[in-house]
Amino acid sequence: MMKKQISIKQASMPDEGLADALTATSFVTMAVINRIAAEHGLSLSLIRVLGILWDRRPRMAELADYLGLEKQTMSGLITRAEKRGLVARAPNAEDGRATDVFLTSEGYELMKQLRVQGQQALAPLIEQLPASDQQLLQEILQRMLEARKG
Amino acid sequence: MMKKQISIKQASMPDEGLADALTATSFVTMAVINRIAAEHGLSLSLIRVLGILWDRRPRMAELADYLGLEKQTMSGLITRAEKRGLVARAPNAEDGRATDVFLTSEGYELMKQLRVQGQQALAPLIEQLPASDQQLLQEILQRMLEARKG
DNA sequence: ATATTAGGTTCGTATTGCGAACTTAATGGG
DNA sequence: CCCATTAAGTTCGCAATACGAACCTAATAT
Repeated sequence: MMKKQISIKQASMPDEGLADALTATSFVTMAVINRIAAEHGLSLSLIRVLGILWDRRPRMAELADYLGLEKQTMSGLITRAEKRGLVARAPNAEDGRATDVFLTSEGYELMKQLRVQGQQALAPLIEQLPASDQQLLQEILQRMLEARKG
Repeated sequence: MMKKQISIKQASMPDEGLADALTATSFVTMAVINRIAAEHGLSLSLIRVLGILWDRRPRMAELADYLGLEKQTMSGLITRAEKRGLVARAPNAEDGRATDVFLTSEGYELMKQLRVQGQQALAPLIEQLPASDQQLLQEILQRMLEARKG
């Protein structure tokens, strides 16, 4: 009950509200992505996997780590995605134990399509903002994501 | 192949890059949330449900719609969460068919705890940005989320 | 009064997710 | 070099998640 976040927000740590805002934004974005994924018979997890693979060729363990999942879970996801022709496995060149995962051309085509649908579906949300804010938001998010890697 | 997004970004629609940035940010945020949820034996879906219930008292169908899930799926999620004492159902006052869902006090306590953990886990990401950008990012996201309701 | 629609649940089945146990390859002493 | 340990993946068994289909009840329309 009571006034919830507002009273808290103004008081203490400066990034409290930002963490909340990021989480809330992610929930909204997830709902949009989930709906689009469902139209193609894909789960949110599988979408996340394919999203990672868009510009990377990780090994199984890295992939699991990116998603915060266990490696057995990844085995299952990749096995099913492989059966559907969306991804493929290949032995890693340096480590005989490791397995690399990557998108097939079919997987790429699907992702291109999903990306377009995602942009259309997110447009209403984005267009709530004036163009200058859109620009600014994009720059800040990209900066944040880029800095994370280092 | 090729240069991917960069060449595309400068050319066509202005919100293309922003939709990508929002999606990428959500993926990162989801991985963080997922890890914290897993520590408490909660799925990402259930976390999303509880997150919605933090400041709302929706009926089943609304809840399903917020998450982009089917209503049967919501029945299962809520039934299990109810058994764990995190949420409760109550008949809707206006519509005899509808069922309202809300957090129990135990559910509230859990969410408070998760919120703190979420802030800590997201801090490294957030602190990549200078304080001025943090402030700006928070304002823009809040504006975007707020405008969405209208 | 009856037909239709809307809100939820139940059932069956496929997917997702994890702990436990296993196989194979890399690594580290001795 | 040999053996122990660790690391990468897989398989198995089980619980949770997700959805289509079918159902029940309450609201709405005709």
